[in-house]
Amino acid sequence: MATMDKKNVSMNDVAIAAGVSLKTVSRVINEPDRVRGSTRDKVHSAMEALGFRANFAARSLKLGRYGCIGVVMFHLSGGAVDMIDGIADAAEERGFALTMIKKRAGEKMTLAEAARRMSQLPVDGMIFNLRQMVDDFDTFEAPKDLKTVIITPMEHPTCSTVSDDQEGGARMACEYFLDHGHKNVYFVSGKKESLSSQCRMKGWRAALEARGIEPPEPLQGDWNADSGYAAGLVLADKPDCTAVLAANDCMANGVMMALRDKGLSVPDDVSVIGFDDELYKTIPNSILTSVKFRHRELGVRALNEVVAGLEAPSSRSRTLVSGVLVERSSVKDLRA
Amino acid sequence: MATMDKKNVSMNDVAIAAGVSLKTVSRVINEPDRVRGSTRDKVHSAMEALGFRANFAARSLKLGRYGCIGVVMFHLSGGAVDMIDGIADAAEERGFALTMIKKRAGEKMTLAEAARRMSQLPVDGMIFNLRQMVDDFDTFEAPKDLKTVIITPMEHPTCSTVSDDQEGGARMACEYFLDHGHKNVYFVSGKKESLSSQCRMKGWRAALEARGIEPPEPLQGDWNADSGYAAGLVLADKPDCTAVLAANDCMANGVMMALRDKGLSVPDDVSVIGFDDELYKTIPNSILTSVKFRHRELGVRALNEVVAGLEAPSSRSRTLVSGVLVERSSVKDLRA
DNA sequence: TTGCGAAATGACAACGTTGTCATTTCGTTA
DNA sequence: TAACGAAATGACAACGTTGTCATTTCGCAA
Repeated sequence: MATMDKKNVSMNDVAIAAGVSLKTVSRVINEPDRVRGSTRDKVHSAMEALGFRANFAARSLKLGRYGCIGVVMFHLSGGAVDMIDGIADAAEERGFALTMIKKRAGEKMTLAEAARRMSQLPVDGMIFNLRQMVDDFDTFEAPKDLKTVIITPMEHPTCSTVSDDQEGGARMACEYFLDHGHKNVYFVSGKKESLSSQCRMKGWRAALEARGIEPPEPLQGDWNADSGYAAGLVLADKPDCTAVLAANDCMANGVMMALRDKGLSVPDDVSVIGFDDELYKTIPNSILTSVKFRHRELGVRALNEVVAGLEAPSSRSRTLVSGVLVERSSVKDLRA
Repeated sequence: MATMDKKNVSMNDVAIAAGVSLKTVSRVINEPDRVRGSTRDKVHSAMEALGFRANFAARSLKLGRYGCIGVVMFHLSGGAVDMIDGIADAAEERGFALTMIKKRAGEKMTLAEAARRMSQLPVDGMIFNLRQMVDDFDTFEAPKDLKTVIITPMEHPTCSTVSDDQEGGARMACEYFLDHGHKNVYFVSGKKESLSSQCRMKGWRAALEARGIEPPEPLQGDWNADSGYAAGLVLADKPDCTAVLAANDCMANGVMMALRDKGLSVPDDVSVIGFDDELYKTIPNSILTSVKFRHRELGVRALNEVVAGLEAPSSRSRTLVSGVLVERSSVKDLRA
């Protein structure tokens, strides 16, 4: 209404305008049932007229909590979107907002450094999204008053962790090959430093060894299709190669294209499985069977773990979110 | 050291431990040059010993600002990652953290509702990432004390906006076709409600009409490869179709696959351009020419605009970030 | 009308910082 | 050594809320 706005409208201003005490205004906001209807209305109109909005800082100072969860992205990749989505939705549902910081390109951020920065910000707990190894992983101790959950496939001595079951997913894919009569499985890896790639490789190895099969030398890729194509050209020349597990869908597609260019057919000559189940977005009528992880669920679990730990910060748990094998037709059944 | 930790260590505790006044501790943190070296050391050791960390709420309350920028994601898609990355890096560089909230699936969030929620949070300014139309877009007025920047291709009456130049990108691609001797350009759109798709279509139309060409009926897609494939099957039967502009790379790939399956070659029979330049990640030796937008830059600009507006919240600007045509070999030169 | 318990409201302190201004201490010069 | 200005430090209020406890007002029964 009036154009002359005080910089900030405080509860006191509202109280004066409504002709009540400051504390009554506070009650209208926090325990409206304890205020008479007529008083409540007066206060509400005053708030409306003055454009009052509660001051976050003062409120948090008094309450000793913020209602915010910190998120540290050590790594921000495509799959991260679904995870953030899950974190944000779960946070919203439980009445929390998110405060986010990010490792900058080139910067070498340790867990301790991340914790230090976060503890300067308005957060009650925090989530680290960690996809690569950091120097102080094993020695890191979270601040005692800040529940910390790490999203990582590695186990941590003191902090709760949440992870996709990448190893289990790879094992599942591998066993799927073997159960369909394949005698061996080749593997195309992602970037060396990626924990996802390492875990997927580990699961692949484990599955083969569990059946007494000597794992062949894995082929080094870099997540992109071209590296998969290069691997495919090599694999096409191996007569014993009937099954290829690629650490993601893009490389799996590269492998398939190379095989095709070498005159081999998928799945008639070689079977292929990928990871992440995203090829169908880019390739029409995609036939690629793929291991899909529920990134959204991962985010939800991480947030819930933080919130659950708000009262018992020293508790510690380990959560694994299993993957799903999305079956299409890129694997041939060699039995019978 | 000692296991008995008080819940929170305050400046006062540090002051007592160091044998100085509370204000001196404050000075050690905020204006260390005004404190004698020996005193500074005493205080630092005391802080270290007690594990002191400044209280965000008290500090913000006194200072009247938070050092945080709010980000509202009305939409969280793949391209959003790079944008968030840009926002986060720019924020970090300028000493701000990010506070994020998200529209939940199914929820119908208006700008007013987003602003209301944000103004309860610790933010000095905010960024809305808006990729679809909302009901109150034209009537929305940002809180006077909270600089608001909207990332959207639409112009807003009172708020600053930042956007990719989607229309310009589409025009650029179209003109590229025409400059290479093509007489007409077909268009495959994304989802109807997407502003990106609408803008790209608008640019395509404008470019054709500017040269006196009647735009053919656009084909409706849904961003995924299968819809592009369907469009490609239709286009393969049109004898006058030598050039296809698809609203993203996935659909462009679908179109190319359909053309191939119909016995046509790209680019010999039909030329194709896509958007977002991401096909090379999935397809080995990709030949697709594509319009790439600099999402990261978009985020950086948006954040800078907010920070710049912190002192003059009523200022208003419109920023367009141009796209880039990444040339490969999917367009044939028909001249000569 | 009076008296009573319950409901509604208010006064005041406290949360942990920083700004203002007064006071003490220091290093120099006379 | 005394006196001085500058540097260092401290006392106290203030930021805008909420918790505690005291006070006022209400509705109802006697």
